[in-house]
Amino acid sequence: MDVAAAAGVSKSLVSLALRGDHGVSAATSARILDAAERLGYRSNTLARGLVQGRTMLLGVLLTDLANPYHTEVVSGVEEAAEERGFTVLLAHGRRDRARLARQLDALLQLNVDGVVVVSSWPEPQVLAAAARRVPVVMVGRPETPAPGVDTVANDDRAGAEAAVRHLAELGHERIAHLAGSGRPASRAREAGYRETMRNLGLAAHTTVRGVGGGSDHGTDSGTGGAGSRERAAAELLATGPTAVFATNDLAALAVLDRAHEAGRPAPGGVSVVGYDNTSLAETVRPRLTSVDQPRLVMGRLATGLLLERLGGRVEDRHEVLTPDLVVRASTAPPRPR
Amino acid sequence: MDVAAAAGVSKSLVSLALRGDHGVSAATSARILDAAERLGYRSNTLARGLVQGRTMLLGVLLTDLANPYHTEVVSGVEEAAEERGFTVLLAHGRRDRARLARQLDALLQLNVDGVVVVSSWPEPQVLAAAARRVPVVMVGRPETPAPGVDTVANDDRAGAEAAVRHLAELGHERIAHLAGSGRPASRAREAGYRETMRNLGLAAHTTVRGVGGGSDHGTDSGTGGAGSRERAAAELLATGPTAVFATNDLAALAVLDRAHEAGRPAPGGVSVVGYDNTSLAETVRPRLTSVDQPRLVMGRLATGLLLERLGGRVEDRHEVLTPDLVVRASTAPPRPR
DNA sequence: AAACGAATCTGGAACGTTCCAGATTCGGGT
DNA sequence: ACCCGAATCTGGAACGTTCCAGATTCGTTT
Repeated sequence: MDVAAAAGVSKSLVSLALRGDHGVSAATSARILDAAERLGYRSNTLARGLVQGRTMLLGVLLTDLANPYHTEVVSGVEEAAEERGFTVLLAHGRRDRARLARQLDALLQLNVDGVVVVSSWPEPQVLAAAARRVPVVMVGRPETPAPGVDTVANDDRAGAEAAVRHLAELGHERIAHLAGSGRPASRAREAGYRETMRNLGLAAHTTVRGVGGGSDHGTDSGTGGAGSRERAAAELLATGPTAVFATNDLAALAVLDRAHEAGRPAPGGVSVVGYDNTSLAETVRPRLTSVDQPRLVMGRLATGLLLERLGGRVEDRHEVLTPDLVVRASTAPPRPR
Repeated sequence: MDVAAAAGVSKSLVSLALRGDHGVSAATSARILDAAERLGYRSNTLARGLVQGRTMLLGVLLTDLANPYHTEVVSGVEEAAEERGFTVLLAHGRRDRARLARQLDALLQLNVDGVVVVSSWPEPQVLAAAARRVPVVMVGRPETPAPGVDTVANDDRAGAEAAVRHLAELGHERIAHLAGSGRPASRAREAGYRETMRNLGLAAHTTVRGVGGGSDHGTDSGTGGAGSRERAAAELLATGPTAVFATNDLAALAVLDRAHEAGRPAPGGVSVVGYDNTSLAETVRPRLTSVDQPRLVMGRLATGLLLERLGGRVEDRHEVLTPDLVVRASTAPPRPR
């Protein structure tokens, strides 16, 4: 360590001084800090991690950088982590299981102190293996993926219920649902829709159309892509509903479009509610009423769970948060006949 | 190393075997790999980095995770990096200079072999300091920020020219420009607009309105936020243009909105061109004609420059790529009077 | 003046890997 | 039987830090 030489002290003392240990005299400390500054010295996380056994690094594994849903969760993770002195590193897996596993591996090899997985993609066994080495928290998956893995999720059934009740309170009865692929989240939303319709005595009006064949292991949410979504939206509108609850904002956008083309634009022609409250909801016209997951809070909570694990907790925890409905311009009372 | 014990060999041989060195007999190699597998062993990047002096890690510093412009560049960086066996780590600075500097520091302390900065935010002196330790490439900034830092940018003037020429070829003459804040990119686009108008003999029709006061160090692109953008768009439309070239897609969206409200919706009432070809361009109605930066290529190029530096290049390089115009539904010939 | 204790500093071990120089084994040519 | 070289394997040094046990200094108490 050349800083030690420059300041004329031992490397041990440099280490102490830079960490602000109070057992170093003020004069010496100043001399050391000055030398470090002059030499542009930065401590080496690698070496420190090696000897200390922990790195104060938190890894975040993402499937999809471009997904604004994910990025806000990341912000929550970051805020909470930084408050506790951790540094957050992101690894980007893309929509590719093998890559995802590789990136997770890379994080583990860096000896991160914990991993937050913002994605429902990784395979359970990969997660379980990771969880054997460091705490792992998964955000956004409604069921528990693997033993040893904590989860934070939003309550999809409650979100669906809020959407349907909002429409019912506006006076709608013929409320249809545009379902998603068979992934867990969309399944739960559909179940919530059906249940609420039943509870409101509207079971007779229950109408569902979905994109994709419902294959659980489809390549993407909305297998078949935009075309399939548009077709399903058109079909659904053909059944003559006065309101549609869509499984996500993209699906809601498809409904908005088809409704516009069919000459009954929202909200007068048909009311539309989306899910996830992505930036889309703000940019689309009319602005979209959408169910909002408390993403920032979910991220913070994930970090909290991670730190609890580091603190010694051993039993698994699964947190479920209730989403809020954000009412915008795409919903209104039904047009009187 | 317990794998060594389990396989009954020295730690050195384990190291060789795991790296696939051919000087290890097939039988022993199999025994070692088997033991490693059984024990769930992963090599420690920290220790390796310490002794080798390089980590095969590439750091990417981002200002804004939620910005789809940035994320596609990141994909390009990743693709190219992985082809060469590097692992990419992302650090997220947010729109905060201090945080950005801290995150950059964190990357450097991890001994990454190079850094790609996808942002025009970091202060030159911070970049210069980083560049003294490892290669640094900056993506998306039109001018060179600091000596020792390579850059990759799109040619904003050429992009503006393509947009204006497209409108002129459709038959427009009264082509106005909705300018951005005074950041370098928007200044270059405005300059390109003015120049092309002159070259086409349309100088007399040059009309510019901008958001924000033009303060270069504004807090954000579009200081004053959406409100200011809307107001500027309304003012611009009041001057009676038949076409508008907007400095980015968000600004274009504002024009689209105001035009709709003013009873002359695009493309019949007024033609609109945006810049950046964000996902907005695809979701908005009518779909937006927009100038597209070759983001994937820019990312790949950035990685290439980084590796060239690692290979020993010493002189700075500044690559400028020409953007493409993507024509969609928001532009059409002017309505005959 | 001796003894003590607090304050300040130091030297080497340790972390998990790679690298290097060399040790051991083995088959084959003389 | 002997030697040689190739193939295979080993032990310790090194990387840059922290940690620990102890060394040194110095003011204070007895």
